[in-house]
Amino acid sequence: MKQQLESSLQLAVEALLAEHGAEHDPAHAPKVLLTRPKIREHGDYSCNIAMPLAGILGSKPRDIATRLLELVQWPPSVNKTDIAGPGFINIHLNETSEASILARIVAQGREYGRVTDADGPSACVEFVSANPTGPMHVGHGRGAVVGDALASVMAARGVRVSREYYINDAGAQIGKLTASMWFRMRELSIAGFDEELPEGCYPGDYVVEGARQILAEHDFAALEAMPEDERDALLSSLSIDCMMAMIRDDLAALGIRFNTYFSERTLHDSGAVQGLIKQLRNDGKVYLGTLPPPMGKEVDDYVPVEQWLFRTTDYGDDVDRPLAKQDGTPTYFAADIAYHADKHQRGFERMIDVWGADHGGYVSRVQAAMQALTGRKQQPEVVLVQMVNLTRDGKPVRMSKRAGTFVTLREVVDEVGKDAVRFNFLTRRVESQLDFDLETAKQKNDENPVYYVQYAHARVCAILRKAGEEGHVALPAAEVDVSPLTSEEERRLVRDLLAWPEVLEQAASRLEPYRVATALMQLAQGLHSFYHKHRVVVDDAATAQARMLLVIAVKQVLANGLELLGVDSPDRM
RNA sequence: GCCCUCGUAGCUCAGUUGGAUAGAGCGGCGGUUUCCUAAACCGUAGGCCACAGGUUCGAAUCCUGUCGAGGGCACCA
Repeated sequence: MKQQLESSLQLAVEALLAEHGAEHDPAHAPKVLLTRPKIREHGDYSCNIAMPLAGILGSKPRDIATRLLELVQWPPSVNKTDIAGPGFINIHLNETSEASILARIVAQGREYGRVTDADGPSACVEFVSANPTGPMHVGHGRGAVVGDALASVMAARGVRVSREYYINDAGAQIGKLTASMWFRMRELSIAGFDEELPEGCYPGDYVVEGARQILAEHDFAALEAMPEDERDALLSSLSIDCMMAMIRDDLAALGIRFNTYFSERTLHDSGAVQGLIKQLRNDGKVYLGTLPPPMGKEVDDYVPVEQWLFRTTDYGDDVDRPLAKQDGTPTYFAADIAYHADKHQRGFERMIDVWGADHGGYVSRVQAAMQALTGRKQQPEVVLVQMVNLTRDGKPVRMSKRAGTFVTLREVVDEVGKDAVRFNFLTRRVESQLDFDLETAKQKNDENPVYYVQYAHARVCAILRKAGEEGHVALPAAEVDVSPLTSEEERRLVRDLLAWPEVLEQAASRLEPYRVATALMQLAQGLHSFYHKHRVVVDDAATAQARMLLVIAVKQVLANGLELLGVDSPDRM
């Protein structure tokens, strides 16, 4: 609908430019963009195209708008147009043509608002990617939910999406995890064991639990008898598996599954990282150099040393970045380049990375590296998710691993429920820090927007149950006369339903899944408001049929949106 | 010192990628249930869009600077 109107106007704009002679190339006509006015009287769609044209053509916006309306060929759905304010063109649609959307929503069902495109672009959406060294915390959870919903929204708009988890199973922290596990295994197996947990090891109870699980399947004496490096290799692999099983379990509790779990370790083992460094060296994109000490940060152990540096400054980064540490082993950055290069080779046209805001400084160097390797700019597209401040009754919950007050994501999900956690994480833009209050999220009242939306869905179900009891049988949608739907509340619902595909489009193209949540709250509000003013189950059959169709369509869109967000749509509450 | 994000009602946040009179929820105050679910609805009060300049027909939105909050800045991931 919107696109149809836009192209009609676009043709008129080109015709107008043609009238003004050769110096205005219609091919360079400004693009017509329609918006939905905030104010009812301004119509269903509004267009500001006359204003930029005024600048180009040197005449008054209102005159240009007038001429445009003479030139334009509207589709039949347009009822009337007018010129308002400084030169806005306001478009009013036929009410019946608007309401005809209801039958289409019912016909399309789950597909309404979606785009199916077998040839759509392919995208790898990478999210969570928490280190496999312990349980996920609440901050991970926000990234997880945002990434999952974003993937769903993109998939709904024709992107062929693959969800991917990058396991950081290489590097020093895995050594610490392994050492922690071995310590607990010895503690559990050796009588009179009284050693202190070594510095730097992970103290959490989950390590003890993991050690117990490994011991259940592996003989301690046999492990003890192994050569140390052989045992370390085995234990690190077992430990990672153990942690990942726990993380997968926690993700499943949130309703999240991945298509691919990608192990960083395999990049090292296969020689991909070393091969990449060699290749970049041959291409002259890597050189041996020394970095200055970092500014504004106390670094006692700074040693000027020659390192292999990637020329990321050639692609907009602040400084060149090291690919190898002093001991010669590759940096995390080196592996991450190899990882993204691998995604590129796997044929993904887009790479979406959902990262915590604390990785913000990392974006430009990865993009620089990818540009150097593939020539493509702005890849990966990085969504930075801000921190979550966990509170209980307004008081901050201290997050200290050592003090034992660490609150895991799983505990939060178990306490407040999957739907409340997901929806709360999805109601705000990712750029803003989020206060998540455990007590508020648990409450089943109006402070909790999940229930507001779910209640709207359940309420429609209740209406339809009642209608059935009263003997109202819904006619096929296409046969329902929608002309009784004339009240302000009904028209508002129709307008919101009409806007739904645009909401999804924007959420997908801007990588902003929160727009879906916002639109759902608005739709729910419209439904509640309608409910209190008009009865669906009435004696007049025509009115009852029209209103039933309306609420069925609302229910459908609510369910569609909630599904994208990974939240249930209950039939009763 | 440099980079990134944010600053909108008492609180939590929207604001359609520069548009028309800046909107919701919570909280405050006042109403609504013989009636399809009151987990709801209606009304009302509440604003120097952090501050100061600039860009233009037009700025909460874009640019510069200041202040404030959070994050980041080689050899961690």
